[in-house]
Amino acid sequence: MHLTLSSFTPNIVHDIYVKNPLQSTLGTEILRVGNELIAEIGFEAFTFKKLATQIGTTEASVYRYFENKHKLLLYLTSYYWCWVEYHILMRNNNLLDACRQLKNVLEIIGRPIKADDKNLNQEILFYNIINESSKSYLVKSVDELNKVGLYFNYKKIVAIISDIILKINPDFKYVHMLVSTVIEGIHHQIFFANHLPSLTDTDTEENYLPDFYYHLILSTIKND
Amino acid sequence: MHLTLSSFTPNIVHDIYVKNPLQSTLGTEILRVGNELIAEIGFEAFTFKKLATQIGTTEASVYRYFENKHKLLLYLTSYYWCWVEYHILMRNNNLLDACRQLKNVLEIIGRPIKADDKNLNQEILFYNIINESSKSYLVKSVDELNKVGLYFNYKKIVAIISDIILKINPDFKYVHMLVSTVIEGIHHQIFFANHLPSLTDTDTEENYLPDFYYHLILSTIKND
DNA sequence: TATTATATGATAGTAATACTATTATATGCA
DNA sequence: TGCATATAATAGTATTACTATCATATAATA
Repeated sequence: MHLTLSSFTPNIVHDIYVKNPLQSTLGTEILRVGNELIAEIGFEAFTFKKLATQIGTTEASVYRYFENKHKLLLYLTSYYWCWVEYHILMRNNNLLDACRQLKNVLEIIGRPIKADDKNLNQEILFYNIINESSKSYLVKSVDELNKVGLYFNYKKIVAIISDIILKINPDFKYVHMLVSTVIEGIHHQIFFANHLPSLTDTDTEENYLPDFYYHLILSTIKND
Repeated sequence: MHLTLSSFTPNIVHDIYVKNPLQSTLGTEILRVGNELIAEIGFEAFTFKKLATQIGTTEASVYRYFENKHKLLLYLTSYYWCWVEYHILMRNNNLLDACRQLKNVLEIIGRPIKADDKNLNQEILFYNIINESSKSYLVKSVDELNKVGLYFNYKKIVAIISDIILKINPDFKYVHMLVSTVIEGIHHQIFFANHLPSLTDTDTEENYLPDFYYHLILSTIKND
């Protein structure tokens, strides 16, 4: 299902950027080419110098949008979680069955966002989420960044999914733990399937990942 | 329970290091101080220059042991997984009950290795595993490194735990997926509890993490 | 229309990083 | 005694991760 997206604007906290990249041509180029270049050479080898050269601008200009490459990564991951949230709301709107809602969520998280986004290539963004997004919080500055709300979009997704699960079993005590385990799990399994296959069980079925985690969640929250 | 450790020697594949750090005083200093310094300033800010200065040696000498800091991180994580393997074998030796074996494993993974290791401070090593170990595989070179066996020790742990679970239910199809989800899950939850508490459910019970994942595994593999 | 604010470009510079190379010295073993 | 090996001392290079300054172009505003 494709959506018309004129309505989508990501809700990203200001402290992530110096200057809003979505309000200028150069800004959107930084996002678009940044996304591609990180995917191509990896976050460690990625530099603002290389990015500037590819865009045809200068390093100094890139620094006017983002303090450093880590903040750009944070922006990209936040942008991704905004899309996830948007899709969850779209697909679960008017749905009463919480189990169906949960299934939808797992499918959304398990593959690239299906949308014609004018700013970012969503296939590439998903690739970066799998490969690089953990690095957005596995840093010494995590507490400082968290204090000013830079992980807001991720935390919101965990809250939304937790609420769905609590509709299935309101008494389950460890929802947040379960949800963050599953989100990280899905993304990690995709990485393992591609690179360290003995850590997973690749399967020909299209939907095996969402199905596996759906089963895992339902079994875990069941009272017995 | 403390063990006498004269018997422990890590089984780490040669390609991780240039020169075996356990065969010289400088080598063990690199491991010991490297472990501490990574924990102190974080892997991104950590450099061989700083490490050399703290040890009182030169950058060039550190490079004789490890090609780069990423290989040192890989060494430290492999060292950790060797200890985990050793402890699993010790504690599960002569145990027939697979459920009891599984519980032991989850407890071992959920806290620092309890051992007087003469080379590395295990509390600090565990801290680094939580905060940095994902970075040992989330790199562009993962396939290349995997080809020469640099993830051997991690993969072996997943295989060992998978075998235990298969003793409980030999028909379960997704053991490796479940096991790597749980291992990553436990370590991530510790990180979240410390830094992003809304992504987890901290609890006063001492053993809530291993208990939660024990329940999760048992529920998931149950036939119904 | 003139004024001014804002965005970008062009250029330069600096301290630190991630190495490599060379030469000298010390220690251990045959 | 000679030889191999390990480390120290020193130097050097390209790249990274920024910061600063000044010029120019464009847009908004008075």
